[in-house]
Amino acid sequence: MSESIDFLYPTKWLSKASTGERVACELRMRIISGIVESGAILSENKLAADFSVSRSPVREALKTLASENLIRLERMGAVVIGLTEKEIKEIYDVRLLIETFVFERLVKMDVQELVKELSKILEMMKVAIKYKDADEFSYQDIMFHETIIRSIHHSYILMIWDNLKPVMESLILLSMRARIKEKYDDFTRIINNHELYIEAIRTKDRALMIESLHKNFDDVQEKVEDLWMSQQMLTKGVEQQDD
Amino acid sequence: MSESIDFLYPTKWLSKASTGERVACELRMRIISGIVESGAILSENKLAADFSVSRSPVREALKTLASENLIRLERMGAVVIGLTEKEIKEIYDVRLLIETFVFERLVKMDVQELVKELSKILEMMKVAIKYKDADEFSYQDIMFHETIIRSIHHSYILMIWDNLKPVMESLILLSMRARIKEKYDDFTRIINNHELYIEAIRTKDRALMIESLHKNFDDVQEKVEDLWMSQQMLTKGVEQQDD
DNA sequence: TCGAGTATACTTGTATACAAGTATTATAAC
DNA sequence: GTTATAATACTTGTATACAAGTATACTCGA
Repeated sequence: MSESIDFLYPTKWLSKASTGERVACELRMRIISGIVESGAILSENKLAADFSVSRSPVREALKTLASENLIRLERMGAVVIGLTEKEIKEIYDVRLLIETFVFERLVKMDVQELVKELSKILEMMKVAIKYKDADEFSYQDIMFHETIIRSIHHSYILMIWDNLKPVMESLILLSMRARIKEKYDDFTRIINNHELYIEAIRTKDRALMIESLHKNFDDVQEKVEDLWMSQQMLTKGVEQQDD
Repeated sequence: MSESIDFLYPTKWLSKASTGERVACELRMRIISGIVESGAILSENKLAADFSVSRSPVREALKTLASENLIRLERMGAVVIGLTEKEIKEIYDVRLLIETFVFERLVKMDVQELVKELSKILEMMKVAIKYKDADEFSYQDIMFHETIIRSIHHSYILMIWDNLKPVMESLILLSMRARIKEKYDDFTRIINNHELYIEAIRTKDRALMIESLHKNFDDVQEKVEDLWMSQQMLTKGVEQQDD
């Protein structure tokens, strides 16, 4: 009956992951990509059957996804919330909030090591573009921001990031995959923005940092559009599922 | 052997809670109160035996506590992180961050209903003080801030609060219990701060809101000191546990 | 044809069983 | 006494079993 859907999450990122994490990552991708639609009701038994695992890792995954605000655990079944434009805007509200906070801490710190680290990541991003590796690019993009956030050693800001990260990761993955084939110069612009960000950190230039953040977020709207595009693509390529 | 420790978390708040939640709430209180010390290693089997439940709800509880940054899940055993003064400062960093964000949204909204709701909660707090009910007071205090945060309907800000709330709740519970017997006028000051907060929201007075927030956070230092006090009290009242 | 009540099938939450892996301890060899 | 190896006891992760509760659907009655 239901077609076997290809795995969306990069399997090589899951080498050390438990079954529960695998289910969470894959299910997250399916929700964010729109394969699993908002409002759908997920049953533990059904998911366990779909992924050919027991209910234990499925339960674990559902709890994770609930804490990421992607589903809502109810009496009977988990209701998919998914990401509408509203949610994506909200995510970027929070990113703006925490990255601004982080920057305020950074201006009081020695950022030499951080700048070096970020430059390394940036070069890796360039290599990823050169070889049109969207997944690797996404990984480094996430890593870039995580490195900045980690550098201030603030466990509760990091906690927020830890909750946001998986969703961001999926979002960026899907967006980059949709863009890497054609919109080549999008990536050079992203690189430029990140270079600006590094420069802002190095010179501790608040205004520049805000500017680069906003440029970064101006991309968001496009990212979102790309996401809807990729949702269209994906859902068109999949047969209507019977239940 | 190990003494049977009284339950710290109000049992009547757990009427509809699952076993997993009960374990999480109680364990959280024990960690924050200092009964379970930082650095301690928790084993699922041991906890299950202590609470006379199976490993399933214990696993669930540990995952919850890990997402709240109270423990760190490692290969063998969960390491207790707990709350030092550093963590508590960080928690209030985040509260300041999100409550400021919320206020910026509030100034663009109709706050009439909210103000009414907050006034009601404030009256309940007064009653709780009158009858020296520290638990009820704590509940309403938490509810006060949650009501404000919920009012802007921002799911990802709410997500941050949801992660912070249980820790805040435990912290406030312990602090209020330690203070309600003697430091009576502390509570009238808290009430005054909250009245100021409501007034700031009603008049959309940014400066007043910042002032009341800061007054609120000036109390933090005392709260923390009270927490250490109560940790002393509790640990002195408990025999050294053999392992 | 419509409504009430019961039976059935499916839901989650918890307990238990099992497997794979890790640390520790004891033992043996040098 | 020290080191290396092996055995043991404990760890987590996953699967399965069971119990309690809920929604659905069907049957019986009017």
